[in-house]
Amino acid sequence: MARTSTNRLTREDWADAALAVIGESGVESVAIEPLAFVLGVTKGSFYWHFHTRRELVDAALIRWEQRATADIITALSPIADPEERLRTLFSVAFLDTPEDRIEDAIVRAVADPLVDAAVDRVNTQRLEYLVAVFRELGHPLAEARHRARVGYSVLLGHRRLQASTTTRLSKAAVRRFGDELARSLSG
Amino acid sequence: MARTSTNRLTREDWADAALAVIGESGVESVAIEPLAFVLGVTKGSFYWHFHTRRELVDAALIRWEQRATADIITALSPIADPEERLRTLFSVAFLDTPEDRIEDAIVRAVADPLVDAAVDRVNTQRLEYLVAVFRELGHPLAEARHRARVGYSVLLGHRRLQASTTTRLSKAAVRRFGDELARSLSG
DNA sequence: CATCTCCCATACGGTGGCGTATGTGTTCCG
DNA sequence: CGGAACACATACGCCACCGTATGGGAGATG
Repeated sequence: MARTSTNRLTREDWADAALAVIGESGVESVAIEPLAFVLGVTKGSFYWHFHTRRELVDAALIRWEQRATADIITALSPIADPEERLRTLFSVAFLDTPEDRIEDAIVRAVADPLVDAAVDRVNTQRLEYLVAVFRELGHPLAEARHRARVGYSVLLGHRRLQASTTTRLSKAAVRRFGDELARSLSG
Repeated sequence: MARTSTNRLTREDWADAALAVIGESGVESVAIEPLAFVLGVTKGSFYWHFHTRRELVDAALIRWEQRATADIITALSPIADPEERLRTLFSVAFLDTPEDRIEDAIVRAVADPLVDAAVDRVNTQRLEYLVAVFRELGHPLAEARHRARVGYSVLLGHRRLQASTTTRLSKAAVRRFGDELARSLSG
């Protein structure tokens, strides 16, 4: 979260700080001067490492994209049984983690073409992974695609509803909801 | 879309113009001076009808909130059979309409507390309506709540996936998707 | 016709952020 | 130990937009 080693900053320090701001206040709040103040430097530092503000946002997006796909998938790979893998995937994905705050903020910025492209790649990867799981469960391709789409759509919609206190479910209810969904989609 | 009658503007003219901008460029793009230029007037007009920019956004939100709930529900009330009502509801809701562009833009702005509250009210109303339909279909309350939540979550997630060209389904596929979902949720 | 109210124009000051230009200290390397 | 290369500071001009203050024209009203 702080600087890497010495009191000098790197390109990655700026990108991580930007990602933190995104999680707290959204992509549009990534402003160079306030960010420099937080990092204890001035704009002079920023424009040494980057050419423009866009470049910083892009760097942050690339960092997020990595965490949002490969990291999660590799974490699930040790689980052999596909049905159990699906259940643990859902039970993890449906709970609120600090990472979700960043993802929600990025999704809110899809009006930006580069953000949209990044979100698109993440969605595609996740859908493909889900399709593979349902194929492992013995479903034909068309059916697997359908179930993957339903499952992932529910996940996306669920997150939107969890974001507001009125429509939010309790932690236990979320767990039941995820398990129930995984079961009904497996059979 | 243009002014009401004469060449003088009303508060509602401004609100409608703001809503149009929201659908095209998002809530954050609602700026007074550009909007005045489009309407063929200057800021002087705006600050006669409103005190601040917030007041304009709020007025636009209220107008949207009305269209997003009551209007749709009253349009469905003539259909007697609950299962058929559910099917037509989904088949309509899953297709892309110009109204969706406005809704998507508003949802992207939930970081704003007042926007969040409005979206919240709309979501709650729609969920309650769905719960009532599933109760009509003979399901107990808990089960009706669960199915309503699944159905509405799928709808929200589906819209997100339809927003990007990569994950977008064809019009025919969307229709099949909606029908299939309505059937599997009814039984 | 005079006046009053309504609606808008014009002009201004202020804020927050971007990007540039250039000076300055610090570190590394021969 | 002297000079590059590096990482940052300082100071500047610029733009888009907000909100205010004040003046003016066109319609209703007596």
